[in-house]
Amino acid sequence: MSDNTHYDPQAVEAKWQARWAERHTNEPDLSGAPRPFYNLMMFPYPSAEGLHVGNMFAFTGSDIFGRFKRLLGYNVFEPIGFDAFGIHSENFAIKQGIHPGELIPRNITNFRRQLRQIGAMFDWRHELSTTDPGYYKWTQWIFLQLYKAGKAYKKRAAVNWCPECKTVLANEQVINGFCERHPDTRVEQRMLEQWFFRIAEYAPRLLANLDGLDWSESTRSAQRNWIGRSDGARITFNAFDGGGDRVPLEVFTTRPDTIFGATYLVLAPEHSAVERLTTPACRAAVAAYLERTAKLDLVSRKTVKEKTGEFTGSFAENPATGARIPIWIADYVLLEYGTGAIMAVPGHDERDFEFAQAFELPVVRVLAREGENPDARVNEPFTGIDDVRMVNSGRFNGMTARDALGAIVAWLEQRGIGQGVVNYRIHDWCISRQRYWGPPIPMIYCDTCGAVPVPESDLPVLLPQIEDFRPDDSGISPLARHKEWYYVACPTCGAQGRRETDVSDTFLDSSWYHLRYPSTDFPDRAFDPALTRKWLPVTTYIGGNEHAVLHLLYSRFIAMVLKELGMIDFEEPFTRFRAHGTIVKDGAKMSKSRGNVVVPDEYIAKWGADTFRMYLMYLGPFEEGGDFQDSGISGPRRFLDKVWKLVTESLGQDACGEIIHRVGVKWNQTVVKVQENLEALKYNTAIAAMMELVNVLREENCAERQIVEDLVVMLAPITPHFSEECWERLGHKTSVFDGQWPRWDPSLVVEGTVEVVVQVSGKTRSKVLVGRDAPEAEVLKAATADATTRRFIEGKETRKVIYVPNRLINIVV
RNA sequence: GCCCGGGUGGCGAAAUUGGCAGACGCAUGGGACUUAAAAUCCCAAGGGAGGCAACUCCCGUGCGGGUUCGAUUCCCGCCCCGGGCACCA
Repeated sequence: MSDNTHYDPQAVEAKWQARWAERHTNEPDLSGAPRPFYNLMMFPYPSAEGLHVGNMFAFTGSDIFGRFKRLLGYNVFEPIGFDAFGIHSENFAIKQGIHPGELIPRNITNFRRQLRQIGAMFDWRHELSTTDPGYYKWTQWIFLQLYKAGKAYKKRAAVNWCPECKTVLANEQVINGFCERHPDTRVEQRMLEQWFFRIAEYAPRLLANLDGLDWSESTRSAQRNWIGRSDGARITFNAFDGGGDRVPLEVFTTRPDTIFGATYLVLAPEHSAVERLTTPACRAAVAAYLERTAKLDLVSRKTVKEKTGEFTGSFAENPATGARIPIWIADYVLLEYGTGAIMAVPGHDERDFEFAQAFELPVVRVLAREGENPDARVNEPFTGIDDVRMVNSGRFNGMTARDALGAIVAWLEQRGIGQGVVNYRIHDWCISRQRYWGPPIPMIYCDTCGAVPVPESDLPVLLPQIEDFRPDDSGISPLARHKEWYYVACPTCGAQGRRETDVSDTFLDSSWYHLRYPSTDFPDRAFDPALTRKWLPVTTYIGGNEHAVLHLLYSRFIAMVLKELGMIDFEEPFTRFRAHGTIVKDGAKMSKSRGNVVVPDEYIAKWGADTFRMYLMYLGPFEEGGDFQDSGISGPRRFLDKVWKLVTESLGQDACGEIIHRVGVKWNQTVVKVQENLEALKYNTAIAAMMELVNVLREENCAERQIVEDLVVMLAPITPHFSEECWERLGHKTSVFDGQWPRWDPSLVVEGTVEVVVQVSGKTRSKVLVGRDAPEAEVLKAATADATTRRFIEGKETRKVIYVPNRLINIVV
């Protein structure tokens, strides 16, 4: 590397990685930092395959931003860690027959090695792993805080069950109703006791706050979809059981305006009123239907298919028309949404129409478009609300549907049988996992005291080292088989109690890790109040959109609860979030079966981390991703070779001497453009701008010291080792990152003369060179004097002249 | 079906309060250097037509309309690709 004519990335990178560690270059003083900037990237799950190019792309883009902010004078904290618990690791361990407790540390060691070689500005003093008892102690502590605040509760809930694996499956492991690992085995649903967090309670705030967040639009949109607000009404129908007794049934609808068209009611099969409303004559058929639907797995139940259902034998009264309408059960109505019961309006709802056709139920039209016969048969349900008026709806006839919506809700409210409500799709967060590889949920069950939280002083509840970590057919976590762990004294009365054997969801681990990073030095608290005030919320968070919904939403929820508990003073943990794009290879998705996976190690070994970093950022806009093509990487490498040469030349005697105007302007414009582009995460165009500058320097044969130094600094966020080496060769003793971002000369950012485009009737015909901000008359004179222009305007009358200063003049003839 | 992105040369891509379409790079062709090759350097290049040539003309940003002196950019109606949600009443 001391060879001045040759850039040797391997030597340069090894040297600077060692030196950064020696000099503690990337370890900001967390308590003293005057301008804290928390630069966060999503911590990886340490898979056995190692760091993939998607991780590398994301981390590099985030690291560039952090390094750039550091050069602007911020104290940047850039931590890294490992999201190492979870079903992913556990399934892999089961497949390989290796205990996750052995496998995961091995993977982490490999990840650490890879993370060091990509040259990111990680502060390794604050590394964390969610599997570390010193970390999950506080994950359990957070569970206890939520439990004590009434935000955690237990209830029976349906899970996917594979009779062959004899275990609970995640929704992603169910493929079209069949087990992922046993394609011939139908997945069923089973009811199990599970722990939930009350996130649904926070739906209005989770939704409303989105408008004020500086986040990628795609991410905010995904969260809005997930939270799923719908405005509607709850309406009570009077139903009557077999004995003629009144049974009030509440339905939820977003279209109360269509109530006159409700010709039957439908209950979810699990609805609590089903039993009472089923008449003896219908009992057998209903029971058979219930059994059939109960067997279906959760995914299949929600997949559109032919409508099925059963008549209960009972009827209700439509409160608008007074008509007697039948009550059905059908699995197209979901217990978890709304009230688990609907009023069916087959004339104006596709699903209800389909059901009515299948079971020959009456269809009534209550909406008619302009010129449509109010009594025309409905052949296809009209479901819109605009440009349509009420028909067959009593006193509301003739109103627009929009107006009727409000009027009918008011009418129902007046009669005390309905009210306008907002409904959300988001459900409470089920955090229970009947698995081994996670933090045990810190609860104890006692026959006399009931459910008792583990005292905070007894945390962590250690995950026992057991050999048979595989799930079995009991549907209960493997932890239950370990009696010496399972049986424990009740913290309240001292009698023999039993531990909760479920572990918590991985998303709980990752919902608060950003709070832990600054405080990893404190074994006695989850997050230090002073450090938290200084460093949080996170200044900029960069990650993939695969976590757009769950991880980011859960983190926001946890922050809201902690804020309510007075433990932190913010409720939105990530001030700015940017979703990065995805990398494809030669136009196709990367996958092992295609054999087109880019392995970062191979490219780093061949080209060096800096060239690889630069290429990854150059192949497309960071927020959109791009296409990785092997041939493309030579471009950035050639560019770095040229810069290396410029550095060498700048050290010589005849570097440049006088900076000609063209070079001066390009130099200053480049500083402005690169700064703007880095700020906007447009790394590809920042790199292009620096390439342009280098092209000009080479054309003009100029290697002026000051310009070359600025170039080295501007490149430093992207190619940190390379820039450090150049910086040292330029005679500096300190790190390039302890220096400053270049300043620019505003007078040299704009040129003295500009080229103005000459158009004739909107078509570009020529261009003229005029002084900056020249008046219109002068430009017009120059334009009409131009020979080419003259050919197009001669003999024609000028009707109009449009002049855009410094840009264009358009002569309309 | 609904909600977000996106569609521009051979390829990856630039270009925004509406103003030169294709910056920058890859690949390609030609030339220089070399015994030769690699590397490096120089030149060419959206497509088509005309000209010995400097050059000139026409077409061109997924498709069809519109607004405008001027549209990759704004409006209306579609098509295709990627992602999210989805029997959510």
